[in-house]
Order: sequence, then C-alpha cells, then structure tokens
Amino acid sequence: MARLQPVRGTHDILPEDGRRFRHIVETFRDIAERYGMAEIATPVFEFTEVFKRSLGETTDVVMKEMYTFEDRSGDLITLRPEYTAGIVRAFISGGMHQNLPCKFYAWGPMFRHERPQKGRLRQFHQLDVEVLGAAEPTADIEVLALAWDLLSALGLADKVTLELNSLGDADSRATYRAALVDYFSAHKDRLSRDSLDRLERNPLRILDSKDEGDRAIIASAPLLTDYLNPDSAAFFDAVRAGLDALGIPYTVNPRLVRGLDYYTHTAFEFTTEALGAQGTVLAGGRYDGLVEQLGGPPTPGIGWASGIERLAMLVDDPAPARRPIAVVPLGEAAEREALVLCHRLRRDGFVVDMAYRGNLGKRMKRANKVNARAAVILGDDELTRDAATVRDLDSGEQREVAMADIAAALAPYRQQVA
RNA sequence: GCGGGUGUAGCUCAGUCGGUUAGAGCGCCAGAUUGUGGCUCUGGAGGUCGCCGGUUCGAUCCCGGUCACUCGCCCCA
Repeated sequence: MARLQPVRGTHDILPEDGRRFRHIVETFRDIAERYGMAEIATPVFEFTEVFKRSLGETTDVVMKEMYTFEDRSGDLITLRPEYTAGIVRAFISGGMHQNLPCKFYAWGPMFRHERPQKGRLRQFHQLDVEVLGAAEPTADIEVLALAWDLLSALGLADKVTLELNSLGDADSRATYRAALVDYFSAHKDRLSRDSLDRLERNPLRILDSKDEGDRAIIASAPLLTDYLNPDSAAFFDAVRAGLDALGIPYTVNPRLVRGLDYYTHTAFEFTTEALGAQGTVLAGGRYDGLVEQLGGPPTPGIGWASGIERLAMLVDDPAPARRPIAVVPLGEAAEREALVLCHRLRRDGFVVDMAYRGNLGKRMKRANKVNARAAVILGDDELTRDAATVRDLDSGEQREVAMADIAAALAPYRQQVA
C-alpha cells in the first residue's frame, strides 16, 4: 500500500461530483416512487453461490470479475457485481411472493474486478428497478417508461437511443440457440478467436461481435425473430405497441443480446455515442426463470440497472447548491450573539455560514467565496441598538434591521440558488 | 485478461537537443484596505518533474521495470 492513492478503479466522490450524483439519485427516487416502486436495500455482499447460480457459471462476471473472499467463519462471500441477484434473493428469503407484484427500486455500489476505463470502474454505483411477479407485457412497458422518464428528466432524451429486442421464452431461445450453434459451427474456420470462445459459452453473443470477418458471417445468420414462437412474438408485439402508445422512441435491434444467462423475452439497452466504448447507460430485460433458478417459487421478473457514474458524465450541470446567509460578527460580544443568531436561522430553515475567525474584511471575503446571497453584520454599534446590518451581496445594498426582524428581512434570500 | 498512449505545482499545461536556482495561467495565503466582499495592484507559500532501478562525469529528459490514468479489445452499467 504505502501509496496514498485510492485502490485502482475506485474514486472519491468529492463535493462537486457529489451534487451531481445526488441529483441523479434524487431524480430517480422521485420518478420511481411515482411508479409505485418501493425502495429496497440489500447487503453489498452475499454468499458467492447467489451470484454463481443467477448469473451463470460461464459468464465473464462470474469467471473473472467477482470480488470473492473467504470470511472469518469460512464462508465464501462475494461483493455484489450487480443488483438483481441480491434483490431476488431478498424476495425469496423475505417470503414476499405472498403479495405480488413486488415493485422495487434500489441504488448503491457494485464491484467488478475489471480493467478500469472511462465509465468503467471497479467500484461503481447503479440505480436499479425490479418488478417481480408480473408476467404481463404491461410490466415491461412500465419499466421502460420509467427508464425513459428518468433519462428525460436528466435531460438525456436526445443523447440516448433505446435499442430493443426479444429473446423469446425459454423454448424459443433454446431452438434459436441450437440453430445458431449449427450455423456458426459450419463456419468455424472463419470465425474470430473470441467468437469461437463465445460459441462454447454464449453463442448469442457472437451476434454483436465487432470483428469484421465475423460480421460477414453474422449477416446471413438465422434471425432470432424467425424463431420466436407465437406466444413470444405476441408478447414482443404487445411491448412495442405499448411503447408506441406512450410515444417512447426505440429501434429494434435483432442482434441485441444481454450477457447474463437469465434473460428471456424483452431485452433492452439505452446507449449513447458520448462515452466511447462504454456506451451503455441503462440496460435490462425480463428474467422469467431466475427466481425459480435461485430456489424460489416460479415467478416472472423484469428490471434494469443504470450506472450513476455514466449518467453523471452526460448530465450537464450539477444541481445548484443553496446559497447561504453569511453571519459576520465583530468582537467578542457580537460573536456570542452571532452564534445564537446562526442557530435560530438554521432552525428556521436558512443555510447559514459563519467564519470561525477573521476581521470584517476577511469574513466578507469568505462570504463571497461561499457564494453567500446576503450577509448579516453584527458589530458594537448595531448591538447597542439590538439590531444588525443586512447586506445584499449581489446588489451591495444594505440596511439596519432590528434583531427581532432579521428572519423576515432575510426571507427573500431563503431559497436562492446559485 | 490482451494491445497502444500519457504521467512536470491544488487545477490546466509549457519546458529542458542530457548540464548548475524547473516556468506560466488559474487557484491558495498575505498586504494595499485594523467596520464592508467581488475588481485592481504588490508580495508569498507550494514541486522527491508518478515510483524503483540502469546508462552517464551529470537524468525531470535516454533505457528497463513498476504504479496510476487513458484509448481500443474482451465484457459490461
């Protein structure tokens, strides 16, 4: 260690970033609650088994990216690399299937041991939404609408495109997968190395290979859409009709496949050009088999997650901070008086800043630096009259106000923002 | 995990074809101005030139390694 650095791929959220971060989270909570979602918080670590069983043994996340360790009682523990598994586990262990559907939202840190890049960290934060116990396409539509509302509220509507696909139900997906394996196996000699690997582990992923040679082969590969059975096709139609009705723009991308094993039916990604290789800003889909796979009662589910740091890179301005009132005492008697005044004003809902030391000039400088909207100057003169000087720091105008009337005199500055 | 680029003050960046005290702007501190901030002027603090090693009389500069960041791949939010 010795080096005074944050661990690779982690970073501090300093106050300026913090405001932006908080703005995103607050916008998210507000909108999620409008959709009747309830906040849930699950532990940052779980038994390793929870992630292995839900994500799939052969997933990259499980194979090479998990922070896994043995704790002091010998249990195998993993820092959560994503939210869904933990929430589904909580759903099962909390016996919440009695009261369906469950609509959850959550946010917090995630951990993945990847090579860091812009927009890709080892500790990062996600917003997350999960709806459990709803098999209807209406749930898909609602969950997508929530995502769209959030991105719009953050001012990202035109920086982002929604790509949509359907993987079909388990049957459709299995037949399609078999067809794909047949097709690609026939072209094995021309496939890239990476894709040969994918052929073993997750053949669907070959479809969004960036390799040029692969692309030529992919061009005439069987299309997922042709393998959707009637139920799956009808489901996908219903989702699209819903989005159309709500005026939510999207493009169908038949090559969109998600990396994790548990997805069925709807799969989607909101992507942007603005973040280089890490263009996915919000992504998710339906996972009808997951709850059962984790040992719960058969329960359909759908959800998404979004990277807060990635959103933060796209959001224009941090939410403005409230401008404080600066209290400026002169002399010991005034100092005592000022302390009481600060207290009173804060209890009254004002943001108040008082320097700990310095003469009038110093303190006024500080008032300016903290972007105070107004200053209350308390000196001997004023004290003898039981009054203070209230100075508007934008206009430079000031007047003397009786102590009893200070709060009223400051009222116009109460909610001023930068 | 694989390949490329970068690393000089708190921040943004100059610079040294290898040579003695390494610079600027912004920011910070102080003074001009002991009861009035912003503007201006003056002064000041702040650097193991990422770290370790090598070559050399001499390395911030060249070489190797390492760490961090960054771009692309893999994968993903």
